[in-house]
Parts: sequence; C-alpha cells; structure tokens
Amino acid sequence: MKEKGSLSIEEALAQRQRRLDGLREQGQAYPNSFVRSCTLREARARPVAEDGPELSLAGRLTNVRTAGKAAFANIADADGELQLYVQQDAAEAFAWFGELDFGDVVGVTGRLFTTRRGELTLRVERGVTLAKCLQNYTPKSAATDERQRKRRYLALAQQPELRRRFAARTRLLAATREFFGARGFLEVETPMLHAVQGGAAARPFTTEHQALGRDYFLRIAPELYLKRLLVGGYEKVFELNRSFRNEGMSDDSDFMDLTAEFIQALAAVDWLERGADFTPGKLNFKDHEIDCAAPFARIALPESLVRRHGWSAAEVEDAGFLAKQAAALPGAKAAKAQTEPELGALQCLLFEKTVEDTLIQPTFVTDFPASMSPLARRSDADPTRAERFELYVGGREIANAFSELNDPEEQARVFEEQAARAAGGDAEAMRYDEDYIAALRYGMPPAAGAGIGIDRLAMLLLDCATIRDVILFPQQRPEREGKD
RNA sequence: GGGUCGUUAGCUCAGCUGGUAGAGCACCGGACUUUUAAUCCGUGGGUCACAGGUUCGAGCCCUGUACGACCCA
Repeated sequence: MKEKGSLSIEEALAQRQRRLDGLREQGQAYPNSFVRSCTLREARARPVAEDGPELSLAGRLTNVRTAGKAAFANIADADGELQLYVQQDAAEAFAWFGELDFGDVVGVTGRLFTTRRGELTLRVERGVTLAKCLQNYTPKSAATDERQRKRRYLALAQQPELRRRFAARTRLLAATREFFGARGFLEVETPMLHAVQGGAAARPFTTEHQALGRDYFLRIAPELYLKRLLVGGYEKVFELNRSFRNEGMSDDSDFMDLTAEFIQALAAVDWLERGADFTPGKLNFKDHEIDCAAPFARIALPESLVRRHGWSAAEVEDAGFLAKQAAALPGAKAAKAQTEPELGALQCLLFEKTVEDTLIQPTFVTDFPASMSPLARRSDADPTRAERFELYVGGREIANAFSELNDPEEQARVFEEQAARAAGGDAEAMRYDEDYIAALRYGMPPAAGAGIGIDRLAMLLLDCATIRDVILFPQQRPEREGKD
C-alpha cells in the first residue's frame, strides 16, 4: 500500500485505519493481554548478553529511525523508555514493524544488547500490536497549553515530566493523610449533597434528587458536618476531598476545590498556628523565592492596611473612612461596600483587593472581623474580632483556621443574620441550619479547625502559575467538534 | 458581562503599501544492517476561523459571529 508523494492529514489517518483493518483481518487486533517480563525501567537493570534470556516488553512507540534493512525505535511506558532494534534478518518482526505508526502501543520480545554508542537496546525477534493509534500522533511537535489541558491524556502520553508532576500531586495528598494520621486524626467522609447551604460564603451549584423531589446543593464546605462529628464524640477528624463553588474560573480557582479540612476538640486556634510545621524549606514560585523555614510572619488584618497604605490605626477602624477608600477601587464589590458600609466587610474588601497579593512570604493574618466569620468563635478580649487566622503564601490564601463557635444560641443568632442577608439577595450567605443548631445544643466541646487549599498548595510546591496546571482535568469550555 | 490582542499546512509561525500562499518540523517515497532530535535525496499538503461588505482584485481594509489568550468585573 505505497503512496506517491506525502500524505495529507486525512490520508495519514486513513493509512492508520487501513493498517488497523489489516490487523483485524489477521486476527485479534486488540489482544486481551500481554504478559511482559518487566517494566522498561526494570529492563535497564537486567543482564545484557546475546545468549541471555528473552524479555517481553511493552510500551507506546515514540520515535523511529530507519536505516535501510534495519530500524531503531523507542518505546515508552509509565515511567521508563527503551530503544528497540529490528533488522531484516528477523523477517516477521521486520515486516510487522513496517506497518507501525507513531503512537501505537506494542509488545515486543527479544534479547538485550548494547549498541556501539552504548545504548541499551532490545533486539526485537517478535512484535505484536496491542492498540493501534488511529489519531495523529506527532511527538516532536509541541501542542499549545490550551490544547494540552483539553486533551490532557495526549499531553500526558507525550510528556513524562507532566506525568511526574501529577504523581507529585498525588504524593502531596498521601503526605497530607500521613500527616494527619500520624497525629491521631481520623479521616472521614461527609455528605457531598447538602440540603442547606452553609459552611462557607460561596454560591453553590444546585441539583435535584429525583426520588425525594427536592433540590440539593453540591457542598461548598464540609465544615458543619465535621463539627457534628465532634458532637458525636470524635475528637480529631479530617476530610480530604472536594467542595464545589459556582464561581468564575481563574488562575487561582477551579470550580472544584480540593481542601483538607480538619478539626480538633479541646484546642484553640493558636494550636493550629503552632502546627504549621510540615512545610519544606525554600520554594521557587513564579519569580519569587519563598522561605518556609523561617518562623512565619504574623500580622493583624487592620494592621496590614495600616502598613500597606499608611493609614492611621483609627482610620482603619472607621467605616466611613474605609468606605471612601473602597469607593476608589474598581468594580461592583466596591460599589456594594459603599451602599452597605459595614466595618468588617470593608476591612476584608480592602485587604483582599490591596494587601493579599503582596503577602509573598508565608504570613499569618489574624484579627479577622467577627462579622465576616459566621462560624468562628469571637475573641474573648475583643468580641468584634474572631479567633481566626488565614495563612498567605505567594500572594494567595492557603489556609483558613479558627476556634469554632460552639455556643448554639449565638450560632442561631448568626444564622438568622445570614438568612436575612440571603433573603436580601446575597447568594453567598449561609442559610439557617436547624439540624446543626440542634447538634450544637447537645454540646460541642471547644475546638479549633482549619481548611487547607490543596490545589493552591500544589501550585506553590510545583511552581505552577495556574491552578489548571495542577488539576488533571480542569474545567474548560468544551472543545469544538470536528477538530483533530 | 466589559476592554485589548489573536485565529494562515498535522504542529510552531512568517506573509511588505490590497495584486492569486511561505518556512521549519511532522507526514509520504527513495538510499543506508549499531542509529538516537539519525543523515542524505525527492514529492505532496491550504475553504488564510465563519458570514457578509468595500474593491477590477482581499490572508491583508470594514461589519458581524464563533473560538481562544490576557486584563477588568
């Protein structure tokens, strides 16, 4: 089936198809299995001898170099790569090899030898096509970032370093579990579908339960369920799983958010701050070197505004003054802040808009307004403040921690305020959760808890500028059909 | 949702003042039995995102649409 001239992409795909048809005619084109002697990485440790044992190896064809009556090729498996050598003397294997295309998944059998240039190579005696690649597969041409995320499987197949990145992410998850496990925390799973919106300030996705005939929300946080478990007698629990937020996509947030949320009874928030000891030494993130070895900086939220803008301590506690400053900011939130000037909301807004980005080195931000912390315990010293901190690294919030509000009557009042905001049109406000109040009324021990944004932590550790680079299948608009 | 920029071969990109489409790599054919981003020789490959408009003539100018990137919301 020789062609004159070169092939258009359509013709090249048709040729792959014809070759598959040929395999079908010969028998099973998609063999049930292939028994390999070892992985390609393991093969590199095997003894090399022309009279040595036969090895059966498998992988995807990544490169071919023909040389007349012989050919060299490379195959790659999950974590290794090896060169193949096929020569015309092995007639059957040579003929089989001639029908291969880039990207085919193959199994080969032969003996190892070392080439003149010192490259460990398998001399192929027999070969079998395990899965024909019917798509264009051009390993030497780099695809765009966008395409790589949409066809992640293709990018993964062609880039071992990308596979290593996601393997590193998985190790981060395992390390997180080990960290909590070693400290006596029990991993739990709490509901993904919530009947009542709560646990965080965010707009949820809604869904419908057919049999129950009512709407549910994809959870925005597991927090209220973890606290129910403290009422149930557990003292240390954590959950490592996703929450879902119905918000715009950005470099910092996917709509799915992987968090490690944990809570410990009989602890206060300062325990959490002392516990942030599992970080590595120095990190390179974007253009910054981040030093995680030194003690983390610590600053009160209002003080951060003083330092950033040179405002006085009195001014940052003055809602009227802050409203004027907020009005100078672009955007709808600023406009909203003007119509509803609440001191805590203004402090948080200005912090978020003007300070957050500047917190490159690890920094604990404390003294969040109680009004913006509906599930946190108020400070005994200053009831306008919550016993809460957030950890910022690389200009992003990595963790949010606080002493838990366990007074059912105060929590009920807070829920009423939240419900009133919701009724006023605030889509992110919590709703009154009767069952949660009922649980608190049985008595929840004092406790402290936190949530760590694992996706963002992965960005830091792996030096990725966008969250889409640490999520295997990030949310994307669907690719248009008909394009290969 | 708003602003800016972009969309040309399978991939990455050129394309002048509006004058009938280019390169590298990939692919295909030929040579080569230890090559390795193999090398050498050769031939193809295009609805210039889509739809209109201006013009003797549009990849290029104008309008709209789709998709994407960045910034803002």
